[in-house]
Amino acid sequence: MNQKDQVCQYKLMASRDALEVIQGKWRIPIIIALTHGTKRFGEIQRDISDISPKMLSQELKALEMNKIVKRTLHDTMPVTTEYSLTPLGESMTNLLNEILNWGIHFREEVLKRDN
Amino acid sequence: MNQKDQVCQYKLMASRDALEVIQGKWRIPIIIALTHGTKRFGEIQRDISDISPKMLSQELKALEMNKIVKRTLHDTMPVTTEYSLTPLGESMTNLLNEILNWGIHFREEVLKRDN
DNA sequence: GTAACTACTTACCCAGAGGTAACTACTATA
DNA sequence: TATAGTAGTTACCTCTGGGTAAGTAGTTAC
Repeated sequence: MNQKDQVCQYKLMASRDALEVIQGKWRIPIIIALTHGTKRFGEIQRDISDISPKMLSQELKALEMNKIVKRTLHDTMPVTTEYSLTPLGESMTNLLNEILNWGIHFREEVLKRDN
Repeated sequence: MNQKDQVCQYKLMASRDALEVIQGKWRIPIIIALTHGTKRFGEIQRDISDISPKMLSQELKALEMNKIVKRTLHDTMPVTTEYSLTPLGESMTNLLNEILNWGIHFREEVLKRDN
């Protein structure tokens, strides 16, 4: 295996680590919603209008386990729950921006072609 | 809907466009393999050692349809096929780099925590 | 008392993502 | 003649991501 191949293997490994965390239909949208500040369950659900409570609950738990999202219970009446990004979650800012930029670029390219 | 919400909705839309293209276990790895230059079917399969020919064939077709990858047939004996990135595929460089950077960062954070 | 809002959980179902194995068709080499 | 390498295709199976619908438990407002 030459050096170029080794670099490629290293990159493939790193991409798998990242993909494991961001894989799925809802995780990136949830993280994006939380970059706009701390939010409650219902607020995220309203932002991402077509997510079901089941999926939101499930994906928030997974993100919490990966230390991307922090869940805070407030001892108010009634009890409220707040979700926010951890420092690790906030470290995804550049990644999220590139996803957005490329998404916009891709849409423009597709429209150009179709007209 | 206030301005902050509108920005959030726009971002969510853009992320969905991008996610539709990069979703799945194999697409990002395939694109990464091709950033190291034009490759043949068997070469990609050797780089990504645990992909089956079925999945590689299927995902290459999808990427070709989205104009991320170009397929070139060479009229040699025997016939060889080469895959390379299109300009649109090459425009993913920044996105791929951020995925890699964050993947490395994430792995470091996880290791820190586990020790 | 009843409706509505908070934040979920549980049960059930299905399409499709992905895996495995075998097969095709052609060429080159021993 | 047979084995190996080129580039896939096809059939079949399994598992799980995600959807739907309904239920839970507490509080507040009418």
